[in-house]
Amino acid sequence: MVRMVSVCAVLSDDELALLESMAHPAHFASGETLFTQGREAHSVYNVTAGVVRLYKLLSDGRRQVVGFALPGDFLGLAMRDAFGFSADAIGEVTACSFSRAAYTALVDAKPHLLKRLHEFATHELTLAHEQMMLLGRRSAEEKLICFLLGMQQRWARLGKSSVTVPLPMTRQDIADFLGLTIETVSRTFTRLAKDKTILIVPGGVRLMNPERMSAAAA
Amino acid sequence: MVRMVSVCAVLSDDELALLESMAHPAHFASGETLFTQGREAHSVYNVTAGVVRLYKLLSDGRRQVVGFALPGDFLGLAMRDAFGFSADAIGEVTACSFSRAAYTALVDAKPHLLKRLHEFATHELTLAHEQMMLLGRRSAEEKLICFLLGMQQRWARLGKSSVTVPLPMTRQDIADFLGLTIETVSRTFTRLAKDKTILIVPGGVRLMNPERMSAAAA
DNA sequence: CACAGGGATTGATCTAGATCAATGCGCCTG
DNA sequence: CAGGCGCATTGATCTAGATCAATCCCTGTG
Repeated sequence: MVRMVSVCAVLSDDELALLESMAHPAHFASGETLFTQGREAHSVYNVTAGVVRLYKLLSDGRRQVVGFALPGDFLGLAMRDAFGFSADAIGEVTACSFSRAAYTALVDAKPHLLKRLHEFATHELTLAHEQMMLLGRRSAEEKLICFLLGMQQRWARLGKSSVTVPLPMTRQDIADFLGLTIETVSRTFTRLAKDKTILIVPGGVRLMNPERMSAAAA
Repeated sequence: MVRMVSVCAVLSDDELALLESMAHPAHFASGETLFTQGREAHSVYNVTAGVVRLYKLLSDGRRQVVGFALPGDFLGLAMRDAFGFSADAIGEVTACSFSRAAYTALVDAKPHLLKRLHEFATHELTLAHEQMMLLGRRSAEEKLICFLLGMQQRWARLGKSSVTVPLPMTRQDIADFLGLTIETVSRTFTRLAKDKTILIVPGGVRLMNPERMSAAAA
């Protein structure tokens, strides 16, 4: 149970043991689907390794990526009867899955766990509001800079290299997250690289001038 | 206590009485500020009459409206130490305010209330994801249509006229909600009116062809 | 090692929506 | 009732980013 720490720090040892007994470890190959928007929500997930793309589709195929789940992240908070978005693996992913019924029962029985989940949900909501600001009012360059800074912080919080930011998702994924096209994302990357603001490396990016980037994101 | 029903249907009579004793009824004139982004979060609010504009500002003045609170809506869910956005009255507003300390204590003591609030928060999160799709991937006309249909549904749920949709906010507010300029909003309104899709009336809009609108929003 | 296929980049051109600029239209207020 | 102020509409023009169209560059594979 690698990274349940975040949600479960409030649980006692026996409660944790109970939770662990409920968890089904699951493995997903690159590109495999964890769950699909609109389908009945049978399970909730806690990502333990890898990165998951969360997205919504319009009937004509337009896609909006609503987030990227990193190790430790919890999927299924905003779950009612059906999943509100789809999720699939970017590279290899491992996750703990819990049946929805067991999850609901546990939450009902453990108010302090519920409180923790509520804190998570309100934090997600704050992030969603920031993403609205980004999508509605920022330029392409600002969008990309905010994205890179955000990813750096999230990886840093997980103890991963904070000089080089891993970007396992495709340019198309980034474009669909930022409300841009793949071409605009690519051009903006190269412009930032020419500026010496970033250095593009295989599998990610190195931030050469975080101060300037933070100033642009202000 | 006009519309606490939504949050408080789960409370017993004496719990409700306790809650009521904690509430400070507050009145706000048109344009008055309920709270400001970044300031310490002293209170939470439940809107009882009127409409509240919720928005974030960038240092250079760009604004993103993250939502409009209608009667019955709860403000302060996504509250950590500081408010994540600003809120001010569109027209006259009345609200119940609760001190944060009292609110926190009550929530800690009443798990079923917490559960209800968590459901609210996850619903808000789902709406936020839909707004991301709208901001990132929809055209100006689709944005406006989705906005009008959404407002109609919300007013309908409050028992207000569902043929004519009240729009107490300014065109600028709508533009800042949809990630557009005021001119584009205005032009799109007139185009829809020429289409006979809507009829612009003082203080709002009448939807003349909801089927066509729903099809466009699909 | 050729070569195929899935990203990514780069260039040329187009356009939805932004920006700039009047004008209109209530609705107060002196 | 004249003037002014705060929205809203309308028109002309501009541009950031989309779209269309080649390459390019890995990386895996026969």
